[in-house]
Amino acid sequence: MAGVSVATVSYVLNGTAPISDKTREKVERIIRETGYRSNMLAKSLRTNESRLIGILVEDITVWHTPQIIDGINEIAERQGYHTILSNLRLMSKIASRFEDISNYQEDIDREVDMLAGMQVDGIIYVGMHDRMLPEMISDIGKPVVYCYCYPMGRGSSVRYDNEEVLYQLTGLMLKKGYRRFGVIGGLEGSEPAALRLKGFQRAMKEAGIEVPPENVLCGGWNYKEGRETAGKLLDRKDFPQIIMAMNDEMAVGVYDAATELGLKIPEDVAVTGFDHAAIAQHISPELVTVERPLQAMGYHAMELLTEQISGREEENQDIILPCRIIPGASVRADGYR
Amino acid sequence: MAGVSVATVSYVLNGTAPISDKTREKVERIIRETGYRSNMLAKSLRTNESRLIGILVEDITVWHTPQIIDGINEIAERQGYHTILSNLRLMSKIASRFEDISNYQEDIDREVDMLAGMQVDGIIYVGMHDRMLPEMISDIGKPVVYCYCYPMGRGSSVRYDNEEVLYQLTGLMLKKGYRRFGVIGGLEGSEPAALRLKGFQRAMKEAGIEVPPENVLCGGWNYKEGRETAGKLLDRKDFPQIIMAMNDEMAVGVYDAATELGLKIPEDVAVTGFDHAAIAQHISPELVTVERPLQAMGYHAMELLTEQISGREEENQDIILPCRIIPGASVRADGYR
DNA sequence: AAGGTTTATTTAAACGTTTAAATTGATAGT
DNA sequence: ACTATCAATTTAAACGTTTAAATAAACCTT
Repeated sequence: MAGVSVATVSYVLNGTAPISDKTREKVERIIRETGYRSNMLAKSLRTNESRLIGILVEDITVWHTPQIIDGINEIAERQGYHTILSNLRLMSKIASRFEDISNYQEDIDREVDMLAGMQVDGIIYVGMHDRMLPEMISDIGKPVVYCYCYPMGRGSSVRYDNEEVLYQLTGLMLKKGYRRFGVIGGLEGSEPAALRLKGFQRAMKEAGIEVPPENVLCGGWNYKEGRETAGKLLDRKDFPQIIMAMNDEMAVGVYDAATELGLKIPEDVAVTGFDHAAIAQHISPELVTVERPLQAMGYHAMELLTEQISGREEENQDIILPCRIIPGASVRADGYR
Repeated sequence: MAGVSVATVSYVLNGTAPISDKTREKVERIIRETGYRSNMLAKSLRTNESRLIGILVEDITVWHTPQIIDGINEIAERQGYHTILSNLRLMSKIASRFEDISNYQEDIDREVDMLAGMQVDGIIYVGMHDRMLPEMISDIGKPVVYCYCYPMGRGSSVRYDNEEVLYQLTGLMLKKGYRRFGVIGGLEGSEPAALRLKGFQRAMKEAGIEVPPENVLCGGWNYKEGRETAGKLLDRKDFPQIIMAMNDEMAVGVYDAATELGLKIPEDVAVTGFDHAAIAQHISPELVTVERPLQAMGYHAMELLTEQISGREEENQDIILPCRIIPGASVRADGYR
């Protein structure tokens, strides 16, 4: 249309060769008038680089997933990458939290095949729980970064530090003078549950305080069990001065159990949570809890990935990010006693 | 490698021509051994059909967005499409809810360009609020379906029925015997707020009940204003028998305002909400609220889109889905008085 | 005006796939 | 043995782009 060769148009488009002003203008006018758009598919056919990265999520409806995706997107945008999303939708497929994910190898293969077919430059896998995954992503010759989970074999990972933050939080509570602790842990067998408990126990051990085993119970991560468990902890004469629930949903259960027993928070019993979840946003008093670096996990995952794509970074790295403690009034400001 | 032409391999792969068993086996063996994957980019270069649809979301961190995406994904998976996600990240860019989105025309153009460049077969645009959008997506010759918002010009949309469900909910409350209503509306100028109010007013009018204007206030969609507004409504001698909050966050504010004034829910004052949000999941008594058909909006958006892609459906359709009322104990079961 | 240099443009091959058309090979019917 | 038919395979063009190499055009030098 402009009376020039396709090569000339390509050079105008990319500025990869000197072009006379006359020609450039002519070509640019035609481009505007016709609304021409370059076909990225054809482009990456030659270059074998798509500037596309695949995000493979176990389930997009799980609260942390969109936050992480958002973080990935921010860096991707900045670095000129685009993302293609594959959603395994495991929440609606999986029977139990502990069902072996290998049962979904086929689904994963299908999605990975398609991402590889799209010539993605790399893949970020976002888990629904933080746990170790068996080798499920077949080698497509491109780097893979795991986020909110970590691989048994090849691949990097980005997670947050469950143990450390609970160690800190517990330390803070000890400093406030609390001595008789109750813990409502997560689901038996869940890794973050174990790590958080470990952080707690480490702080207690260092403080030289023995925690009676009947004060450390499991709450199954949910409101109902959290409430029941809190009931058990509080319905004794020597009930804990503070209950550390390992997530906010259970902490809400603790609030309700306390209210039921006529106990005031934080005067009679203090409470802490974990997650900084919507569910506990407006309970009163404000819950002391832990904010996870979800967006930041996305940043780091994407940065790690691009560094591996460009070969600047080695393949097997694990990044563990710190969490932030959110203050609140569910613990006495002036300290205990 | 198999000693056959590329055409033969293509025919084996797609089963589009008769192939001898010997050849097929040979080719399939090589495919297995080498881990060959077909390049979808090269494929769609000829066919000009990518079986890719673009999801352009205003902000993925807004609660309804992942739900809608999940719905889209379910249908996409079933129909053999894949989705490429573009996240405008407007929440972190936009100054106020009512800022003119035209300020972000450039961002949208960039994303649409890239989606078009990826040869998507269609686009689903997911809004962050339900509202009318000016013509922002330049014509790429592919169908566009709007979800959780609707276009001024060309394009279909999928939304839910704010007015109807509030008409129904109000009717239900009238049937229970409630007469003195208080309303905590959404933000002034927000369309869903206006529609919900309209449904309420219609039901009241049909029942022949006058609602004093001082009983219909705005709460800004948030907890704080909801609580303050509830305080104003309740701190009168002839306070409403029931307060209908136009979302759950404000409803939680109503709970707290009532508690503060020593009023019991539902004995002294009943409460309803809207959204079925996490924030109100474990308040007591259980909140009567409205569940929005978020997943279903995704289903319909995707179905509408594929029908338009295949030309079976005309371009400008608007689908309005019904909501579901969630029962609860924040309203007297036996009816009022 | 011839030659040399620089600048601008075109040519042609390549990327990995599909598909209409052409070719080859085998089988069957005369 | 020849032709017709059918099945299996190959050839070659096409999709839209990039880029090394070739060519053309313009401008200097002498």
